[in-house]
Amino acid sequence: MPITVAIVEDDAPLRASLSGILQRAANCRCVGAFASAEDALREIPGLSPQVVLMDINLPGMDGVQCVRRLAELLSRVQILMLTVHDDPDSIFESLSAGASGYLLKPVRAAELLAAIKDVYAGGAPMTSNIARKVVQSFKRAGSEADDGKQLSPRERDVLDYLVKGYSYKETADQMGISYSTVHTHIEHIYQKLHVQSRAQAVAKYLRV
Amino acid sequence: MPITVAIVEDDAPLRASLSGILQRAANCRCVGAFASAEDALREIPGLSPQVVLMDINLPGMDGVQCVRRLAELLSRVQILMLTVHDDPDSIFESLSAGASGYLLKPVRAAELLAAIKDVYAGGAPMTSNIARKVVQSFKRAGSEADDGKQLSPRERDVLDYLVKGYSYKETADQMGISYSTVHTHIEHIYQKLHVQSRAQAVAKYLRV
DNA sequence: CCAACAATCGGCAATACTGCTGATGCTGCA
DNA sequence: TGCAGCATCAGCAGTATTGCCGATTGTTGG
Repeated sequence: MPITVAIVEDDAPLRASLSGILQRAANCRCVGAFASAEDALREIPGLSPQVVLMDINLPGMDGVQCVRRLAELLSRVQILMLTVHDDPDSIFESLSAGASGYLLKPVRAAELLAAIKDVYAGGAPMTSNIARKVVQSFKRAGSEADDGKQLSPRERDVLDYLVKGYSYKETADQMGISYSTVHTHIEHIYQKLHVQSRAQAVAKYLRV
Repeated sequence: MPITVAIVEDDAPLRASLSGILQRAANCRCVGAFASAEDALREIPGLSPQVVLMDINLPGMDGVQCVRRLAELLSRVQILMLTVHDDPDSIFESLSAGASGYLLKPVRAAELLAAIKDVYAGGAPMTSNIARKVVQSFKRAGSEADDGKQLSPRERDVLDYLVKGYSYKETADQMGISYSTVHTHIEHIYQKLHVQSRAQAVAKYLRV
């Protein structure tokens, strides 16, 4: 059974081209192609395609908002962004809105069809460069900046265990040091972070 | 010029096997293989490889912390996780710590070599399933706390105070209820979140 | 060499927390 | 009406934490 696909793309030649690619493919069927987010939101719920190809630059409502709405209306739909924007913000917002894949135009026919199959199968197709940007956004999210810097390496290790919910004893076992040493490190951590309990330290470390 | 690679993997047969794969490849050179994070941290800075293959399950310090240290010491190193853990927490922590790729064991030789080339070239190699989990973590970041949903409104209030670092007594005073009631609420929170301490509860609440 | 710091270890007392046993009153729902 | 869940309260025993007093061993920089 072919995968049903809908297209949201305002550029008419490109829309036709994408539609053509899908129609020439054996395992895909294009069930609709729309030039605006408004048209897409009105028609797509009735078509309930399995995959939607979405542009970001659209007249009126943009593609990211359209993704957000579609994801609410159709919980099972897989959305594949197809756009020229490769900035981290566009990528981040699209994925947060509910898209599962992200391709850059221009895209080769074979690549597009492979990505449709992949996203339908539960993957998250994207190019190497996009994937790296996604991964880098994690580093920003996980970095602790100033507060962590003033701690010694060993103190940061101990704090890592506290954050994971380990007790003094468990931390001592994991690190191969004595309970007393863990105790001392934690005292110093509290002094440096100006806190009085594990919960406060964890909260401070995981960003307020 | 071949890509220089170091391996951190406690299982000796696997370590040898990985090393063998690298040695048979024309464009890679294995410059070191270590059985523990501690060994790796001591030796790798002197070797300054371009890529590190890192296991998560290690005796003593785990692979995630090792990644964090290595990323601090060698800013240009590309780290590729090679592990059996495909849970979102392991993936998230690894990428936050500074890894750029994530492969699951067992891995085919060709796949490993392609991933090394990819990560060195600035990509973020990972399997389809891993990529989807990464993308899904964005969706969670955008929406709010599924884990919090199962808590009653009053329990969420209490948890909010715990997250701010308040003690039982302080929370009771702030909420205008007794210490005992706070105690009871917290017991229920622990049961629902499957944790055994404030630190774990705070970590779970903040990280989801 | 000295000072400062990191990392290691120990004891003790005062709290704080956790897990367990209760209990009451209220709501909403079948 | 009865049951389930929420919110409130209390006591007790055991464990964990925190704060403060020590200490030794290295390393690093001036």
